[in-house]
Amino acid sequence: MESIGDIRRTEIIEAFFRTISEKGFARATIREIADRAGCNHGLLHHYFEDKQAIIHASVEHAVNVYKQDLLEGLNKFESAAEQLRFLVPRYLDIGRLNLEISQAWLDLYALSKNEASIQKPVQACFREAREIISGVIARGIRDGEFRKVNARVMANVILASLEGATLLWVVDAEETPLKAIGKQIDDLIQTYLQKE
Amino acid sequence: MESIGDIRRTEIIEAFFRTISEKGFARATIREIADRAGCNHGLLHHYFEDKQAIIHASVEHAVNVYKQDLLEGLNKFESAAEQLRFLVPRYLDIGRLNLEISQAWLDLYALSKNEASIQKPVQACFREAREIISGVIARGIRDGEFRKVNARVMANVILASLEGATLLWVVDAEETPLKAIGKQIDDLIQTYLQKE
Amino acid sequence: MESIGDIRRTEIIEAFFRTISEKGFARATIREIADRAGCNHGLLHHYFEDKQAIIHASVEHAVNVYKQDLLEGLNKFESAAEQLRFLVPRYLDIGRLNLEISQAWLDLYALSKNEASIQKPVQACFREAREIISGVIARGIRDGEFRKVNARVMANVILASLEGATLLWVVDAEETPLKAIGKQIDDLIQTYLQKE
Amino acid sequence: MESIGDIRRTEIIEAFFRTISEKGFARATIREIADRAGCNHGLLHHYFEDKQAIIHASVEHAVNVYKQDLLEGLNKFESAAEQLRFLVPRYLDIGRLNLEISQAWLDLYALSKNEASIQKPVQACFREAREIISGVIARGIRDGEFRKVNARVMANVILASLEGATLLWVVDAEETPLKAIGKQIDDLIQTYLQKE
DNA sequence: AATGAATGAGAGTTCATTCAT
DNA sequence: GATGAATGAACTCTCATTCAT
Repeated sequence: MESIGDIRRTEIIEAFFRTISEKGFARATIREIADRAGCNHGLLHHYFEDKQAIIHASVEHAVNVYKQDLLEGLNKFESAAEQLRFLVPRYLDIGRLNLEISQAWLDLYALSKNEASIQKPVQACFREAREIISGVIARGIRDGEFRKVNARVMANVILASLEGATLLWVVDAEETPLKAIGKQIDDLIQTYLQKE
Repeated sequence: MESIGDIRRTEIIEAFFRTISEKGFARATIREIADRAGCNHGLLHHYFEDKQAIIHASVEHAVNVYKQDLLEGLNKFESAAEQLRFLVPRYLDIGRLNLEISQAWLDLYALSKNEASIQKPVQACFREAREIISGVIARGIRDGEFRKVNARVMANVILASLEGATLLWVVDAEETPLKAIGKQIDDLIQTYLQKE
Repeated sequence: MESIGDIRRTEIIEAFFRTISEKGFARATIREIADRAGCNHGLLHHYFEDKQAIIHASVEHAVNVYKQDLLEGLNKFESAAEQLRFLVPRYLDIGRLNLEISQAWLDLYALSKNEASIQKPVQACFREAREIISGVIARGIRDGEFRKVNARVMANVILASLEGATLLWVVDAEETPLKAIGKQIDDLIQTYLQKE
Repeated sequence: MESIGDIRRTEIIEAFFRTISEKGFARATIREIADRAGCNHGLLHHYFEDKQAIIHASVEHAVNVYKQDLLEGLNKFESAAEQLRFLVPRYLDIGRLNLEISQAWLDLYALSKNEASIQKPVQACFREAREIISGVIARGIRDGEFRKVNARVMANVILASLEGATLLWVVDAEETPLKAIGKQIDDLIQTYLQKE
């Protein structure tokens, strides 16, 4: 059972993402966000201490929404190879189908360098993603599915290619055939890891 | 021959990059930039129409400085494989050694979604990078060095992995072993392209 | 018999004094007062028309509590000299022992210049004090205890020295030896009035 | 030679006093002050870091303007008795003739309890006044003009009566015959100190 | 060319007040 | 009676921009 407070908080967070996605972080003012959330700007300060708190809550929310999906999906597969094969297109799909969030994340990445309060959850998010991926790879190596590689470094490479592809696509969707890129990344990795 | 105006303009552009790298785009005020450029803030409006113009000129400047280096390097190598082998670490090195610019670029990527005046040069920059890389791959295929792949898609994958690695590194340098990642990307690509 | 409404009103008034004493008038918000009164902020508007009304009621309340004590004390003494001798330390003691109220009064004095609704009760309070003191002096003169002075002016001087001493003490308690000052004021006045 | 900056700063400080005297501290907004200073509100932030800085500078300014006059006057007299006789009406006159500042001071006294940045200069102001007065008294005692009293305590009493008289007068000018009160205070003190 | 005084739009934030529950 | 969600006015402060000097 959700209280009206929880509902409002979620509305505000969603409005925040919609705003930075549509207008950019710099123009995501308290009043803009309130308009999109369909409420008075004063109400945002009723539910959140200040703007920082909205940002912070939003990042945490996004981390959960964005990445939780991956873990659930992974559990459906047995072998490490299959898990990786699932992971790559799914990772890109989440962004592609959730345009708002993908564009917003880019703003958050940029902000994280200079705002400690954002940096922490963003780094935590990447750390988690690295751990998921390197966990899959390590298991693949242990089970003899994959060739021996540095799982941590390889996870970074995979994460980089996925985040990089999303970045290219956010900056220039027309020139970035995201699906084909996803397939190519998948093929590249599978081929490499399974090479004897 | 550079006029004093050109010198001032260059100083301002460099000061702009230093500022967004050190303080973030949001805190890159006209006054901050002027301080770093060692001149009065009013003078910035003398040399540039408005703040947008400074940003625009800076992006164009950075595209030239940042990417031109790659082309020069590539010309030193004959084979496509060698060119690619040069490109990967060099691309990452430019960012790593020029921390300021790497961090600044991330801000510009984020801004580009919502600022048409930034979007154009940023997209042009990626287009150029893609063309350079896909050109190398296409030549490798034509010369029989590489297996047959879609050069355009493959170029996107390489560019994505390089930009993605830089992104990860900007967000969390400690957890991102950039050199090892570069080597792994290189190995991955070479292995894949040269596989029969 | 006090209704629950009267009890609440008194609680609110006391909470108001505690608040302006602890945080200053500027920070005495409706919510702060409500917190201290142990009730919801909305309830304050149920019992009082608006914030002005709380202030107004509080001033009137304080006038009664603060000054009534003096009259009761005075009645215990016969001669004017004894009454004055009682009055001086007692006046200072009330403030000293009731730090909260003394600090709050200072805020109210300051406000009274610009808020007619506060000015009236504050002026009434001073008028009453002047009348009590000048009454004592006038009786002392009539009874031959005191030398002939302008009772009204003398009352003002006594009131001024007492209020002034409290003011100094509120502003800087460490540098203001209130007890010694009280004794000196007493000695000064007694010596003067009884001089032949 | 005063720069335009110094002139503006002085104008702003004077406008600040006029504002809190006319409207009270609570309504002394940056815009109100700017209006009275005949300039744009943004300019106040050009000359002062923030509102606190305006308050701070104003208090320091007032201390100098208000009290310096006393020291100059004192030097014209030889004997301690004459100095005291000069001091009392002069102290009250400064306030009376400079209505704005007197009313403003009351606000500052009230604020000082809760604002450390105001408390310090206000306490310093009182400390200085106490030292001036106790210095005069101590000299009078040493020179055999005055009876032996605790100069520090006596100075507090005199200061209290003067500040208290001003307080009464600010709160209710009609009921406070400031001149007569001043004479009475003078007579009281002279009589007491010179009594053998 | 260079300065810095001056402007005004707009940001985040606070808070008294209202009102449905 | 009691709560807390909701509103809107007004506050301090920031900043790009203009302009007289």
